[in-house]
Amino acid sequence: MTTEEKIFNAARKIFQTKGFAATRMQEIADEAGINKAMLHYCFKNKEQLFEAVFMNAFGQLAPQINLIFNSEDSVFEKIQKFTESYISFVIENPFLPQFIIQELNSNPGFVQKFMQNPNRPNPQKLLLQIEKEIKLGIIKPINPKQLVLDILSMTIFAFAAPVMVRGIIGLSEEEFHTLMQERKTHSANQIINAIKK
Amino acid sequence: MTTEEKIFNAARKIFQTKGFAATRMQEIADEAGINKAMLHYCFKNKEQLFEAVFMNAFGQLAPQINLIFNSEDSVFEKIQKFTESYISFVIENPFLPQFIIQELNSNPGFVQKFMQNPNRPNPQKLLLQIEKEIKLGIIKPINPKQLVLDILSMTIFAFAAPVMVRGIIGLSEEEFHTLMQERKTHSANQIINAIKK
DNA sequence: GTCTATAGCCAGATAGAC
DNA sequence: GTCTATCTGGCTATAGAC
Repeated sequence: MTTEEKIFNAARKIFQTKGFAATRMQEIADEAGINKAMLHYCFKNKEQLFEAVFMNAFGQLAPQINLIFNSEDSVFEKIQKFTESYISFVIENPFLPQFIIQELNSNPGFVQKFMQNPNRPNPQKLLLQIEKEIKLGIIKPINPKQLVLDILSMTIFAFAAPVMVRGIIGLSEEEFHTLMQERKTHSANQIINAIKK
Repeated sequence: MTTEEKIFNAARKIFQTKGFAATRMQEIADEAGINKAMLHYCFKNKEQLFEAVFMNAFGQLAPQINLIFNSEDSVFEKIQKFTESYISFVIENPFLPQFIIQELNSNPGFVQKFMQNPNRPNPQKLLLQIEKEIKLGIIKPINPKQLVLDILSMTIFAFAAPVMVRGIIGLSEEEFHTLMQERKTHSANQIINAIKK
């Protein structure tokens, strides 16, 4: 592993758990097992190091979302595949959603980069497809944007607010993990049951 | 308005938008129109000022949740009342959910205070009621905890990640607001449709 | 490329006049 | 109770030896 990779991995770990403002460059250096000066040698400053981490995190999540949103599957199949693959992925990378959400919320400047990215999650095709399947009588008449928001909410929320969810429902770490495994199919079933005629 | 109130209101505004780590005491003092030294006179330090703000935010949300969770209504009625009243409230206080979620995520120490609080959102009675209504054949057989998580997800997610939601679906501030108004009834309808026999 | 040492700044907190 | 002035520590960033 190159020094740059060591730094990047350490930075990802610290940034993703503490956020930009609360992260100290010293802590990243310690985690990487190198000196603080090397951080500035490899990445010009804290902002640029953070941006590398953020864009990497974003780049991991976005492509697989679009792959599903833009496939030739039916809406029901897309819902099943999305919940399954998204939840599987974030179980392995549990800090990604809250990291991206928190930094998007608190860093308005990132929104533009988010929107300009050609790989950004884009539900345009899915929205049209929902309208079509409503006209065909496959799906109950609802606002397509609400449905897309339903899908995102049901899959992402538990990973965006894990501490709150565990606190309210009263779950150990293990119980939470089990609930998330079950959620891969549960959330798809719920959404499909709600909209199928 | 007393000086303490001026400070508290200013602190709430800054903390809720920037989070604990990114907030500067100077900025709170400026917002309050007083001197930085007064902050330390009224509230011993940054942590205590923050905790006052956090607990107040928490105390605004929790009681109304429990009021609904513990009423004598049916599960369907509770779902309708919860989405209606929660979304109405956070439309007026849009920074509360992301503030509470972010600080709970990044401040593990708060979890204990969160759990010890007698007013914390507690779905225990609702969970039992769901089991009962499943046995009575009113609700389809599902994991009650998944249903509670569905309710929380469908109502809270959009306010926990507003920037991401607006970015992905492509909504202006006004369109987002309209979607949230509609969501008061939409989300309840979706959940009830999914579980009613 | 990697380190030590330090510059330079900024934030939280306090002392003390009024 | 409210202010000005200042201390102290910690943080980002850089200079410079090896």
